[in-house]
Amino acid sequence: MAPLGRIPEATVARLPLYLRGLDAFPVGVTATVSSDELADLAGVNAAKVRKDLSHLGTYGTRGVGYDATFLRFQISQALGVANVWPVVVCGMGNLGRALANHTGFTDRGFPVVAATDSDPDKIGTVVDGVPVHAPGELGDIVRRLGVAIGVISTPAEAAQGTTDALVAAGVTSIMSFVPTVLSAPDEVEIRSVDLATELQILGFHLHRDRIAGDS
Amino acid sequence: MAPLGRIPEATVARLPLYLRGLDAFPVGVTATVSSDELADLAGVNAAKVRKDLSHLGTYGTRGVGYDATFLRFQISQALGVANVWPVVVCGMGNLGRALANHTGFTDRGFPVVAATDSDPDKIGTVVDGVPVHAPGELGDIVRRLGVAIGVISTPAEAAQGTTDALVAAGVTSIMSFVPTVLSAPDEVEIRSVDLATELQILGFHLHRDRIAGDS
DNA sequence: AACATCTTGTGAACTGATGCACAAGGTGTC
DNA sequence: GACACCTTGTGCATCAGTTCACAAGATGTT
Repeated sequence: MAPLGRIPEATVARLPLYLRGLDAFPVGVTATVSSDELADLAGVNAAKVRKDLSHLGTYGTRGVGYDATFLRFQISQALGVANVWPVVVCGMGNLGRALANHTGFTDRGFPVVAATDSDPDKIGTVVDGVPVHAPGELGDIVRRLGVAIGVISTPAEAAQGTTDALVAAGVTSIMSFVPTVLSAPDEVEIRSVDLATELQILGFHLHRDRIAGDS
Repeated sequence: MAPLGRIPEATVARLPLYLRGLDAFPVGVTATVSSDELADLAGVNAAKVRKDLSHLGTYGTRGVGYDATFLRFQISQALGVANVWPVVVCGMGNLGRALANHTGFTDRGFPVVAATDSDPDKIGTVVDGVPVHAPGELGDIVRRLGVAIGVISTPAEAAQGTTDALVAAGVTSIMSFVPTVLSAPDEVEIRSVDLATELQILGFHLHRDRIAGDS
């Protein structure tokens, strides 16, 4: 009974997990999936699944569950998965190269169409099918290839400049792996993944548990 | 006036950002930093900074700010940054190799001391200073090298088995890059980073903005 | 010493997310 | 058709986290 309306951020963040979970069901075969099963597949609890799906206006069938195929369609629709968003990877160090080559990106509608790097030895080469350009060409690349998302895996010093170049070229979605705060206009969405920070959070719990164990 | 007590999870997740921001202040020099400045450096707002720091029992000086050096010490203390937690990287594909070589890990007290891979050509080699072993040796490696954290960057099929092996060897902290739900006992903390999911969240907003723009 | 100015620390309101618990609605069996 | 049994959808209580707003304490100036 909630045909449309704002979908809460927390729900948006979980929709990809449900979609991932639905991969367990073969396409074409009609199958039903309960909120309980889907919860297991996505690693959350059943109440959350039901509330999340209710935001899509999705209807399962009481007493039965959700039709797997239709549910997949509904979630895909909401996430806009039908679209293909070309990605440019800025900075082809170890991490950049791994990202450019990451099959999970292309598979999910995020083809890496180009990369940039400041190393003259890399410029002009093609790494795993991805052409590497000079950073100065970034604006040109974005416009020519219709890039929608920029991934920043440069050294920290180059990150803000790269961000500025992406923004100037009209990119409004950025995923950064650089441990720095990037400034950009409000309409630009930046998701930041700091790997060392993640480990430090794990370290905090290890630390605390050890202290607790000592006493 | 809150000497100790439980630190909220949201605060824990931000402490590394503050620590990172404090790198802007040279060690040894006495300098003060206000909640406002630190907020800018960490990319959050000032109210949050103050409330977060109050959980540490940290005292700044009213009218002045926080002593940068002492603050760094306090946060390091709380996070247990003085400890060194050895890491094993499981799965030396593109991503695994990038992670094993990531300088940000070693710098922050998380040295990658070993890796595993099922490829016979890789087993026995040393990649960027990290020795690669067979998956079967995982338990042995963990015990011998005192590994505290396992990073999983294997193919999805191998992830659960790797998790089980890590858990069996006594590892209680895992960082996974695999797009699958991993099951493990409650006392094991798993942080999951799914790169494709992150992009899908960016894609959702792009999609929505485009729809909004069309109308 | 009085005053202006700064910045912290925190009570309190608010916002968003979570989880419970159960009525509503559907299926299958006898 | 009555009954037993499922599973959804959702109102409501709860909880965690954020933000506001201001008193309290510190410094510096006249």
